[in-house]
Amino acid sequence: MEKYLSQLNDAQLEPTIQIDGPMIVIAGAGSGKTRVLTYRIAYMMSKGIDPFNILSLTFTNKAAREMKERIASIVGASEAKNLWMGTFHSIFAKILRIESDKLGYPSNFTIYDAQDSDKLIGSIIREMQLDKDIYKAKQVRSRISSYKNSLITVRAYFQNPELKEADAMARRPRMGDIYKEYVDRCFKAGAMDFDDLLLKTNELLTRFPEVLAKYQNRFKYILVDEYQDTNHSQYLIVRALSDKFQNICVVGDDAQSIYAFRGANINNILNFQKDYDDVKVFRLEQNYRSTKNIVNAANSIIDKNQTKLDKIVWTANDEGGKVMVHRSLTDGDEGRYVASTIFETKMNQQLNNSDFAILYRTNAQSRSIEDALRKRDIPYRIYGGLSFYQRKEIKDVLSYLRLIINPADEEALKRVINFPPRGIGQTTMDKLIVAANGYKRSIFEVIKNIDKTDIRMNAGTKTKLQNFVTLIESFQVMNQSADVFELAEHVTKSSGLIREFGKDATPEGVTRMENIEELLNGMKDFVEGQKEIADATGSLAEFLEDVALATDLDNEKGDEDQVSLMTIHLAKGLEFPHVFIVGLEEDLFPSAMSMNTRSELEEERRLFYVALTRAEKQAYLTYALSRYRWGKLVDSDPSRFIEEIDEQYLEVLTPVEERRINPMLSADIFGDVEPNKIRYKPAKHPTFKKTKTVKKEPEKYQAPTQKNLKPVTKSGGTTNLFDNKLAVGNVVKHIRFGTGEVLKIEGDGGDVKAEIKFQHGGVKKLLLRFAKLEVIG
DNA sequence: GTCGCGATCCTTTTT
DNA sequence: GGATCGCGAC
Repeated sequence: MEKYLSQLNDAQLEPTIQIDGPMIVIAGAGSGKTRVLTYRIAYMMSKGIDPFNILSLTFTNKAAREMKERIASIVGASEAKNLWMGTFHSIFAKILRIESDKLGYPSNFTIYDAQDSDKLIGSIIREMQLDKDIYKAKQVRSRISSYKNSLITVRAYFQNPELKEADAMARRPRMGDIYKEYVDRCFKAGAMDFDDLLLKTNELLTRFPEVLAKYQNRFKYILVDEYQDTNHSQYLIVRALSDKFQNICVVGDDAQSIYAFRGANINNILNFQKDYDDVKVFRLEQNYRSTKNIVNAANSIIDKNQTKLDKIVWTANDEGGKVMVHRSLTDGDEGRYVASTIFETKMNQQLNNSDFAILYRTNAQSRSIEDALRKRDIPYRIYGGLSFYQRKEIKDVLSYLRLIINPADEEALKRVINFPPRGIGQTTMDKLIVAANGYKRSIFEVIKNIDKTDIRMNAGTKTKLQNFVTLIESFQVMNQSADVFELAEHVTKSSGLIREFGKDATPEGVTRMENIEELLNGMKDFVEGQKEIADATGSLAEFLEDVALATDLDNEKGDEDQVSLMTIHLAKGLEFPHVFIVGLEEDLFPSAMSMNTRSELEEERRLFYVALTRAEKQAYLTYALSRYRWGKLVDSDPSRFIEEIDEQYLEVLTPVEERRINPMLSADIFGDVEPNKIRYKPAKHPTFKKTKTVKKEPEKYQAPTQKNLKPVTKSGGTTNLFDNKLAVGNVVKHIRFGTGEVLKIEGDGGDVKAEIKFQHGGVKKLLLRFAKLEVIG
């Protein structure tokens, strides 16, 4: 242990060996906070503290896993395995399963993901015959979510006239009724949503003092990472559990609080010292990650925020290169700049793809970057967006498995009862839902007892329904003896899923099949892996729980050498030598939706701070003068955040030749921009005035006429023909439809369409603005 | 009951 | 450019 402690600087050592009592570690970006946390736990164990008595809460499974591995390497795997370490959601899901009977839940309760919740809310809104344009499922869900995170139960809601009034003012007077119905239906389905995992834990600890005492005694020492991102519900759980022994250590950085939108309360960290007596405060201020330029630039940004704790982050690292600022004409150009810079830097400095990350504010921005990387053959991986477990085909398989464990799971049932098609349509489902609500039973039970009900439907439909129930029950029998992998393999076959997806020979269909295969492989790994974990059973229930709480970040596949693309939110806690922050434009970053209040804007600024501090050696900030949004070209101004950085840490790059004479001629028509054709010079002064001189105007695009058309002979990379010319008679290749011949060109302005006869797939009309076609003859 | 097409909205960020 | 939903045809 001594050898590890000697690796720490004084500021890190103090909190590491402070074991008892309440304490807070305010840890600047890159200051080695994970090291402090891991060594502290290892140190506690070396002092004889039983790992069973240590609870360590993180925000991602990945962080928990990595910390556990590092601790295991110090104290040994067999000891480390007894630590309670995980996300709030996963730890308390486990506890809730143990204590579920007290709350009237089955221990096999399902965890509804956001999609399940949306669907349920959507169907409730339909059943209540409310206007779905006023009651939008996603908005209703986020409203319900914020009630739950603030511990406002249905009863509390109805007792609070202010809440009711606020919803009535927002033209949603039935909100409370929807909330009530949603909660009832979840309960009836034996399901908890993400927020329930925290809300029900609070209920458990409040209503059952003996349960609270049990866990207080078990978790004598509690650590919370990323404390700045805890919401009220999490805050109360931590307070309750730590109340008896008060051995609570929270770690965080108020400057990196970026989850207010999902209920995180920055006051939890700002007020921690008021919540406990004799709080010891530690500060980690030396940054080991980034260059001086990056650290100073980041400091100059966060300085603009009013709400923050005192802290001065500094570094002894090299000066490093200045933060590069690059302006492009369009998002396409931005992508090409990023791709060619990565390409050149990689060559010049002999770097790997994995040394680069591209961060953006919204997932939608990834496309233009992807296009550019693909053209340069730079391998990349996108994190987030639609995660593996949220894909349709995967959710279909999982829904069958969920039904095995919990046949009351209404959302799973609705999803697969007619997929593959079994002739059970919406009319039948509507009848079943009404009956299920009336009898206060699950749909599954209603079907089982269909002859005892007053449902009127023809005998054929009844048989179809009963066949489905029999199918699921046969799976349940198999689940008694088979392992997760064997079961899933059987389920995919005899449910008809494999046959259904196998019918689809398009590339998408093939990918679907591959994904199912990957899922099955993952299950095989799970079955193997579970044998090594202490209290794991390897059961289907356990697999489904892992999956429900997994994120894309957890799905680490091998160590392929790829550039990372992700949102800034997802990048928190990560670091990369070279980081591109793209789309630094007003209304995008800061987001148009987060500029209404000072606190919203400050959160955006913290988000920018997080982004910048991911970089170790070099940071690049890019923005475009206009960008495609919702399929339309929109002008944008540079983000205020660029201006806010102290100029001395910036180097403003401006292309020598901006091709401003005819912007339409930029980019694609010449194919790729050759990296050696672009030279940059620093601008004399950064000028972030609203540049309106250069505008791209698609309206001026002249539709090709017979007269100005020449057959295009260029072949090679896929081209967006809106920037190109296309003639009747050309042979083109489409990524999905294959080879085809152009029959007709019609329309004008931005709406030029081509009618193309494809060898397979018939005649299609494609909007050239979007269609990616390669001209091959 | 099923399938395919067009209109419409869309975008913050996620455990 | 994409997802979702409603409508009409079979």
